[in-house]
Amino acid sequence: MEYREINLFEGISEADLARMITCFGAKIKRLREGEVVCDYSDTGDDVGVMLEGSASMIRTDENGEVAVMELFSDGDIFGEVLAFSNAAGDSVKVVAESDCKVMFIKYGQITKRCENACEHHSRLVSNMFGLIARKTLSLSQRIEILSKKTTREKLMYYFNILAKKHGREFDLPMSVTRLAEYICADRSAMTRELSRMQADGLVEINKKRIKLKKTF
Amino acid sequence: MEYREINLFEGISEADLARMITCFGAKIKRLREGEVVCDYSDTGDDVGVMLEGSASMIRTDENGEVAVMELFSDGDIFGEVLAFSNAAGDSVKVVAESDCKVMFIKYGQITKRCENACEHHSRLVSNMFGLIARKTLSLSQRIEILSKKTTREKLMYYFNILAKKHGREFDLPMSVTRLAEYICADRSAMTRELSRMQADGLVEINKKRIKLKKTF
DNA sequence: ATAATTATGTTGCATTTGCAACATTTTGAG
DNA sequence: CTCAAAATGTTGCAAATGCAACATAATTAT
Repeated sequence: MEYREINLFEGISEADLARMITCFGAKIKRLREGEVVCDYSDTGDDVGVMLEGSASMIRTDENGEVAVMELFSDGDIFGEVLAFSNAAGDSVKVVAESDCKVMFIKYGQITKRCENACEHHSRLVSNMFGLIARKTLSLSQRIEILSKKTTREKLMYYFNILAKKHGREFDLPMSVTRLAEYICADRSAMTRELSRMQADGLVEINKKRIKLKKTF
Repeated sequence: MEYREINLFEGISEADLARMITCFGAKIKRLREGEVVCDYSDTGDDVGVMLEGSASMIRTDENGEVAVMELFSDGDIFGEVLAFSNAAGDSVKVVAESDCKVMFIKYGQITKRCENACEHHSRLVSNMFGLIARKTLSLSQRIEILSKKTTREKLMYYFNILAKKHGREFDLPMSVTRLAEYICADRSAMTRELSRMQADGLVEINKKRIKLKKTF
């Protein structure tokens, strides 16, 4: 079962779109690479949807340590309501990785009823449900990976998810450095483990090309 | 900002409820403690909502190892679409922890338009959006915790989330054993770390009562 | 083209952690 | 109440991992 290809505006005509956007109180912003899409120290309860381009959610703690928390591309949905509880009070921002287009909707507008009983309203909410369901799935997936005890298990589990999608041989969808961040492992320790896995005949690695020798 | 108290049926009268449930193709099941709520080897794309009671999602791998993946109680939403990709092909089931009442809705019914243009339909979707947003938040939160490198950091981050909600002194909302599962640490190693943290004057622990001596 | 920046790969070492094997306490069922 | 089962606490030890300090390759900017 595949739930990709979810389009936020599916089933909504171009003509209705403008009207709907007003009714929803939605705002569309265009941002250049490097610009701050939103800053969680001052945003209210806006929900953002990436329409074009990509962005990353970045935390900076009191020591100036920087960490990439999440990456967003087409169709990804984000917002304070969906994010986390910033228990440490760190600075958290979403920064454009490339030029991009983002739609912002007030969270309250989604859950509250449209006074105009606008039919597109409900359509958009349905579509947004699809987007957030996809996000939930990818978050659950990452938790599954992080819940493995060893780096090897984390990698194998992740590789198996990719293999399920693309077959036994596939390309990593991110850089090695990002992969280490994704599985929350030290980059050098992860590289070491990758070498061992290759030595043990579990995988064959060639740059970003991964060939799984054993699936479970 | 607090988004608790989300009720799936908020804004829907008792009278409309029955009609709506038909229109939605929703099914309400009652289960006794220990019964299987659903089995991911045969469920389709149903989305479940816990109306009463609690349940846990349990994975059993080929070695018979059992792991609790998620816990659900009132208002929690779950389903294969929202769950993970079972890359290892393990057996995954949701089991009732207590007698409970669960509503199942076909995923397709949520994202597809209601032919009857039933107004409650959109209301329910909005409400479900609230439920899934809450789930997303708690998943993000757990990822934040799991992304910390040491057990101490994981615990401190989690304690700070709790402190933000309940103040510097609070009770753990789960048993120590469950806490270890939640942060994906070995129980005995976690207990050892808790002792050290107490020795280092970071916290005071008394059964489930935690008193944070230092917040960050 | 060249320099600068970023990504990648390797290794020693100290720390953290999982694991196993216990003792002890608490809880729950009958 | 009594007993069994589950939860909790402790410790030694081996394995896994983070960290630092590198070298080298690849990419990007000027």
